Amino acid sequence: MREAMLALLAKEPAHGYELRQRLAAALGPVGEVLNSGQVYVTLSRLERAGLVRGVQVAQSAAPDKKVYEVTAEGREAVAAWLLDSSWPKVAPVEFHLKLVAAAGTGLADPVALIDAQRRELMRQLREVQRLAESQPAEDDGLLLLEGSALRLQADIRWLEACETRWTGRTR
Amino acid sequence: MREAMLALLAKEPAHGYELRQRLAAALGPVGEVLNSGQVYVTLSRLERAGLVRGVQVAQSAAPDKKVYEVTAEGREAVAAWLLDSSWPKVAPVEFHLKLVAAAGTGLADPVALIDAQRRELMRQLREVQRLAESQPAEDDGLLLLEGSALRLQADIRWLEACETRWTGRTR
DNA sequence: CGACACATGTAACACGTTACATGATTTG
DNA sequence: CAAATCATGTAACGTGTTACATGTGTCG
Repeated sequence: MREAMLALLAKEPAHGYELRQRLAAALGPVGEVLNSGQVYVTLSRLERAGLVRGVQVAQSAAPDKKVYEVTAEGREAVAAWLLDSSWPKVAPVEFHLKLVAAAGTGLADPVALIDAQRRELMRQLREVQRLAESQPAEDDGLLLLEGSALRLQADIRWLEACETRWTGRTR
Repeated sequence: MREAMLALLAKEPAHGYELRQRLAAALGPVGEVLNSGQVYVTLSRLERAGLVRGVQVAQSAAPDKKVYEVTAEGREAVAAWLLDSSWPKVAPVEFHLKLVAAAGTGLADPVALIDAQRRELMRQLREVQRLAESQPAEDDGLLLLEGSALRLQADIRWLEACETRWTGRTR
């Protein structure tokens, strides 16, 4: 969030509301989660960090708005972010721990968990594919939906592997 | 972390250090990131929330240890966690925003970013596969490594899709 | 004696989430 | 006039990260 907002401001200064819209546009259907409060919180934190500068702009026929622009330091931070090719750890740790916990505590049946989870992922996959169809083909959001779909498919295949491993050894 | 620790305690009470080891054992090579301080922080937060109860145990030939056990409320929380089949949003949002930002600001070339990212993911994939080979076949950690590998492969395929989309339209 | 495993914590900070709070303008 | 959209924020909270701080027991 932080770096992404900074990067959008590096392209062009904006006020909070506008920034939120640009972010939503860049993300497409995936970006509908965005919380409005978070934008302003993040902007003030960025300002405190000296990466952006906010300028109050009076408007005659509307309430005032506050336009933010990146500082030189902020621009450096964006460049550094772009060059950083680290990738967040992607192991499905949480679900794996659920399986271990289910088997260990007897509070649930691991295989039942796997089945329920697969149903949920299939549902999500269908949802993503539905959104992809109703999306303009040249849109950036489409690419992101494709990324979601590929990951969901990978996770579903992983659940298959889990099932063969956990079937038969339910204690 | 929070729920996972709680679930492990539901299986069997433990003190912080031991819990950390059990967590590491359940995760295998993936779990090597675990921060020791976090365990104690989380335990005290769980206690404050009334989900676990800590009992000081004096040891003759060693420093005291503090054993935690789940409360009834804690056990309910574990059961609820196991039944919850929500799945964290999996879209590769951050990298997508980097591409948009790179193209928008001119601070980097999108296609170069994709290439660098793919090299990094291939490196991670090789690393995961190397770890999988040196892992006992019946180990739980192996399954988790497989999950990582599948996701990494999905991400690499997504990067291919990104490349065909972004090639040629570098402004 | 030194290194390593055992064992426990705290303080400060960063980030995201939720919920609350406020008000103007436009449009049906 | 009511509802949607424009527009901005704050307060409290939960969680994770980093870094620091402090020992004891054992084994080579």
